[in-house]
Amino acid sequence: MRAESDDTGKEVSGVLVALADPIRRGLLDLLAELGEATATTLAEQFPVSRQAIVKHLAVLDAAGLVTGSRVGREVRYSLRPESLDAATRWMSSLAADWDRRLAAIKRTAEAAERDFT
Amino acid sequence: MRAESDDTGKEVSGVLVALADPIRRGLLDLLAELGEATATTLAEQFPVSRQAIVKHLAVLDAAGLVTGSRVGREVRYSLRPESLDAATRWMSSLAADWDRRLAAIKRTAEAAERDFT
DNA sequence: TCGAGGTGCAACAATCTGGTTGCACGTTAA
DNA sequence: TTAACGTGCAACCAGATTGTTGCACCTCGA
Repeated sequence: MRAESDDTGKEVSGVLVALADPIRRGLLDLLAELGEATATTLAEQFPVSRQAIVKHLAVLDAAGLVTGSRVGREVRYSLRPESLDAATRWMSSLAADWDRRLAAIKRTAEAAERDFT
Repeated sequence: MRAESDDTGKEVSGVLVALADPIRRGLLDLLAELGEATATTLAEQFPVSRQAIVKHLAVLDAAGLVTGSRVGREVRYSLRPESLDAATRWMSSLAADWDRRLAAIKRTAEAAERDFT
């Protein structure tokens, strides 16, 4: 019935879901600039409430893209690139795989045409 | 207020949304194997109805990942790797950017520590 | 000490998403 | 010709997402 066959699938899946939202991509971008920031600070740069940002950060955290550490009364978030690297590698291999198979299909088609003409 | 700054953002966004769903990833996988297939054929390999598959294919089509062409009474779908390549490149550059900035932050932190001790 | 700032939690509303079913329409093949 | 097949469209449903607001709880600094 065809399920998720790749073993890296689960981790990569979370990253893709996380990256599918523009606000979350913006948060990653902003964190790359700032290095570290609190949810409240980050929220000032987006047109949504702090709570909304907190939820987005939770998604990013679950995907392993971000991590938060408590310092006194605040929580500072920062990037954690490993998961993104994994997703990039997965996409690259997927792209390579497509190319490989498409090339094979193309060869078959050309061979068929040669036989025909 | 921070919007999508990158110009490639819009195209890439669609691809990420498309890839965020496991069934859609499965469809891409299957199309890579088969080269070409109809919605009805594809639906047999998944635990959902043909109509659900048609909707997924529409999303993939909108993202530029697949294309369908009518042949008689059926519509044959096949892969179109360009968009995936674009997304891969985008993610790679994003990852590289993170690394660059993280390295800069790390250097700053180390310099501060050196000054302190 | 005590007020202000940052966080966490919960309830709620609205929209999106993924899925279903039923049916009409064109195309193919017996 | 006509029955079967593949497709397209529309209505509809349930649950997930995204956002809000209100409030309680710590922690810091004057």
